[in-house]
Amino acid sequence: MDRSQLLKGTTELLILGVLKDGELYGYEIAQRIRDRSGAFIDPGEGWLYPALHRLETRGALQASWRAGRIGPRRRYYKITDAGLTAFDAQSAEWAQFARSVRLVTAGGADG
Amino acid sequence: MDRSQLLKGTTELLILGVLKDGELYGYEIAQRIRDRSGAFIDPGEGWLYPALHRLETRGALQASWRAGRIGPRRRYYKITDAGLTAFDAQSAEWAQFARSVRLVTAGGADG
DNA sequence: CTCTCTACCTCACCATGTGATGTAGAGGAT
DNA sequence: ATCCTCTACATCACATGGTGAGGTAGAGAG
Repeated sequence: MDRSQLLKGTTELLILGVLKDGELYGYEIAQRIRDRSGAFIDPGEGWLYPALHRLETRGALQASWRAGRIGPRRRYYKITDAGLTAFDAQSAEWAQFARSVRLVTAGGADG
Repeated sequence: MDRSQLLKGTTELLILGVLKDGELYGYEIAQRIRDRSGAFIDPGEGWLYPALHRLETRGALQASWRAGRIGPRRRYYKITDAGLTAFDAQSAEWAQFARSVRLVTAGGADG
């Protein structure tokens, strides 16, 4: 199994998960995910930015450009009410899926 | 999130998970997964058979044709030592990934 | 004026799950 | 006999979305 494939379907959950605790910009979101996961999940920019755009388009996130003191401008993302709702739904879905995997792989009688 | 995407990368783990408890044929594997997951995971034939072939090719499974009392012949799959090793590895990987998702989405200080 | 760091963005490619469709054997109904 | 249905295995076109590489741009250092 490519670990890579595991990410599919969880990237938006991860993003919403860090943004529900406060406004962050893209780069920072990546760092936060990496830190919280103990570096096990290392967000690639190839999926991070597209995912942020998807979420913004759907109204789960609200974004605004702001200048940092150094370096280029940053795009800050803030979770919306719709985003929080989406987070809850995806979180529940994930929990049930994870439970299912555990049940299937735990084996036989007392699974 | 399409729930569908969550399956990516876990299908082989699921298959190995049910086969480590005994020899089964394809259709039966699907039923077993569906049953154990409380019908939350409903294996599609479109991924089940290809995945079985992949696992067989890699030596994780050993297969043999056998006639059923009714209906068409069945292909029984048995997990090999390599398969058990793969199961352990994928299981551990999954556990760590699931833990990571939990850590990232659980939020702030006390993760 | 070039190098490097931060920060954002996009694209070709690839793995793989989805849904539809096909092949067959066996038993039951007409 | 013919058709239908259930079991059982298999394959294919298509869609999703992550991977890795490459590109743009601002700001400070040499």
